[in-house]
Amino acid sequence: MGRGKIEIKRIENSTNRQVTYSKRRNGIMKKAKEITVLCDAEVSLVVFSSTGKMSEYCSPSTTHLKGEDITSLHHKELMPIEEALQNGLASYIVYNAYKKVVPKEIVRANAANKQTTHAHYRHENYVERLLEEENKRLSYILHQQQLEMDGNVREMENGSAYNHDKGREYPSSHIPFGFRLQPMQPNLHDDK
Amino acid sequence: MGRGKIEIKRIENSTNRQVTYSKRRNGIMKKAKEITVLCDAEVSLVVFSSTGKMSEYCSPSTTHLKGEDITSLHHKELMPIEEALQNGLASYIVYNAYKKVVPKEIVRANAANKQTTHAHYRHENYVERLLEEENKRLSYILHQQQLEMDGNVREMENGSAYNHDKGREYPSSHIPFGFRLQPMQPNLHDDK
DNA sequence: TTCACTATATATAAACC
DNA sequence: TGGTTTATATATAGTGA
Repeated sequence: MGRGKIEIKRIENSTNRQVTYSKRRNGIMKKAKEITVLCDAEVSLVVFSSTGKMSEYCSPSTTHLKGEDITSLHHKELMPIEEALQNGLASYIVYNAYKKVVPKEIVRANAANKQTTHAHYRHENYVERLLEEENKRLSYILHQQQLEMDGNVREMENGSAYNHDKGREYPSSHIPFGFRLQPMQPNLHDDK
Repeated sequence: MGRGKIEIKRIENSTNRQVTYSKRRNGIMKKAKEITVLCDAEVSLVVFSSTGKMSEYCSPSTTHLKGEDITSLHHKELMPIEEALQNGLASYIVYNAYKKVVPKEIVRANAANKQTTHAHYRHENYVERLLEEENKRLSYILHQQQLEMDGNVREMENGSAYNHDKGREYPSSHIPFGFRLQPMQPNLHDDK
């Protein structure tokens, strides 16, 4: 599309690459805006230059959410989000967040020549993991407390109030039903 | 770019709009791939037609994550993600997920003619809300347990084992330091 | 929807500032 | 990097199948 034809392969000259990037980024952004307007489409476009600079375009929303909080949506409308979050879509999306926020220098310093397709599928569990960590933390506190509680009870029974024995397992049968831990999988549906 | 020049405004003829959408979607996808290759850039592109059909392009990852789990990243590299998650970027991203997963018919049925820019900023707290709910649930269990524990202790002290008084506040000074609840904000940094 | 066919509008490579 | 300019390569509107 210019004075000469170019092959679609990495532009080795770094200056040229940057210049071309700039021009084409503007071009693609313009196209994104145009298709949005012409075709009543919705577009989300995020581009990173090889130096790590981000540009993005997100088409204006055309939903009924104007002036409202998402929390005012009917449950029916939120379910797909929640299901998606539970089914790992969130992690794909967090991967995109990752691309947005991790300074490119760090990533590229490690990139060398490794080229990978679909590496992001590896990240599928990331959100779940983060939530799991938080759950673990709370669970730990709960567990400690259960030990403490059990300790107190036994101490009371034994008449010795301060001989805490935190090392042993707490038999699950001793935990009142209401206090049992939920499975580790975060349950985003509950307690609405 | 064709036989005639067109204004950049919504194409009213529905068939034309669809045809133009198809062509331009292909065009923009091609451009996305080209800039990826030519300029060593990273691109994430999601497009919805006005009928709700989604197309997307995501450039192959060129990071060191090949064959590795994101959990193997150094903490230094994960921090920006975690900060972003805490700072509400996640919710912007969940908004994009929302656009991906909510059946367009539902959204459009409600859309009427309301046009909104930046409605998605309203969604900023959605992820935080979900996490908060989960925390609340766990916190509730903790609280109940603290009551139970306190009850047991007092019951032991009083010699009456089954007179649970769950209604009153648990004085925070009674809670051993290690068992105090963390603030409601999910702490995604801890316990790595 | 998708395919093909052009004529034309646009994007952009190369060049220089 | 960001603006020019200009020649050329591409994208695509309009049309028909």
